Amino acid sequence: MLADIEQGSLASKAATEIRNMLIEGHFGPGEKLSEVQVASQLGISRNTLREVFRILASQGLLIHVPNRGAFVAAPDEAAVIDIYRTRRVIQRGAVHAAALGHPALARMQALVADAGNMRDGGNWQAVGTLNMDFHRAMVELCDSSRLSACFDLVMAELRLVFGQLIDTGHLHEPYVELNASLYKLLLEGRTAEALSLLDHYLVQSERSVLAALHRRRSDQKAVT
Amino acid sequence: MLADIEQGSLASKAATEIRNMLIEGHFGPGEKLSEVQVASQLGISRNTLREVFRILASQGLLIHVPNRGAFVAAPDEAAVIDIYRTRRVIQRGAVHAAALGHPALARMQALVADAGNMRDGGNWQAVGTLNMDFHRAMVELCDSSRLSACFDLVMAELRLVFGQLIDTGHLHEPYVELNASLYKLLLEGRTAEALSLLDHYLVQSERSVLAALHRRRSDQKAVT
DNA sequence: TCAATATAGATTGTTGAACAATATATTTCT
DNA sequence: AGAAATATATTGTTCAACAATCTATATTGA
Repeated sequence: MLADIEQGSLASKAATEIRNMLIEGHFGPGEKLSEVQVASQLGISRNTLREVFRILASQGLLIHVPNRGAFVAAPDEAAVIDIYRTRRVIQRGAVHAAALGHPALARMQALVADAGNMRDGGNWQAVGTLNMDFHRAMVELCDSSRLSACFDLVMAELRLVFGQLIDTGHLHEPYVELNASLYKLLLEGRTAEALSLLDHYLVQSERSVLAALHRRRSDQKAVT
Repeated sequence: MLADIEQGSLASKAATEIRNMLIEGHFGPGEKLSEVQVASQLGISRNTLREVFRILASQGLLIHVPNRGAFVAAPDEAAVIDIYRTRRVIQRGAVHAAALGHPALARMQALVADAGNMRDGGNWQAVGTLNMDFHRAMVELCDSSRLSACFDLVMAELRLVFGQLIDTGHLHEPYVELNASLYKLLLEGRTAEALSLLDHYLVQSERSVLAALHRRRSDQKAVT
């Protein structure tokens, strides 16, 4: 794993820092982030932190309630369903856009291989990351930075859900093989079958996330 | 036309104000927005304005260059192509999602009718707005707020392009009929034909935007 | 003259303190 | 207990200041 590149202003660094904390489940869903508290915690001023909050709120990771403050987004089942609807539309587009010899296909192949190794090594966290990267690479088949950006936003929110779950462990395990099959179908230009398999993947994944959402962390540290 | 609802904080109001100025072409593409200048112009403090800039940058309307400032996004041909790739994916998804009796269909019908009236009245600006609203309603067929939000982002950028053009006049005129036909096909559940017509619309629209981009405003007030 | 360098000026990045406006918690009253 | 009034805390916003960086100007050297 490469070390994070230290670049940009204090605000940028703080934004990625908080983003990572959110994705890693460092905060509880719906938890309020006090400006003075977080500011002193990160060693930045309140004004700078407010800029960071505005960025993260624009990305859907924080909810900004006027005169009340910034709250950690707490995606519920409706949100998960919404996220998977978005994924269906975008990733179906990716299947249709899949062109032979596209650089993204090579990336997908490599990511499938890596995921297999990590699974065999029992490194579930890496499997999850590689699974995300695989689907991200898949969207890049569309050759649209805007579509990729949109997908990233939705996936960040999904990662936020994962961070709020307890058993993030084997959640991605069953999908290593599915991704491998999906890649092969795309490589061979078997669009219809790829679409069908994608649907199957999304249904299954959505189902497991929704199921895990029932026994989520908010049961422990419940916040209004 | 309804008066703008005065709500939210100064920052929110300033954000929508600047956003409107951007969309209406009040600034030139690539123009630099000085913090002190714009702040005094809007009667807000520099710190508050920086929050606004962060919001608009997240939405792709401004480009934030560290230590250099905020610049008006200047979508070039590559950006327009990218935008239409995104539209194709999302709106094809909308066609597939079109369900009989969906509320969005009723909205589309009303918008088609309004657009026809405005066209007959020669109100091209309204035709443009209604055209946008029509396609926005179409995306709502997907029943995904996230997908709609993504679409809104891309369309805002497209409106930014329009604002930077000279002859924004008849740009939307040919599409009133196309939209009407598209609506009818969706209403009758003729998916394949709707897809074909949608493709035709997007190709034609993209072409005209690209063409207009050649004789755009930046020829007059060129900014590095 | 031209290019490289050094200087001066302007702009952004960030902070801390201050205060008004709003929300939350506490107390008081019936 | 429930409602009203008070007190406290938090957000929204501004201002002034300074460091860091960029930009334009002036200077120097070949």
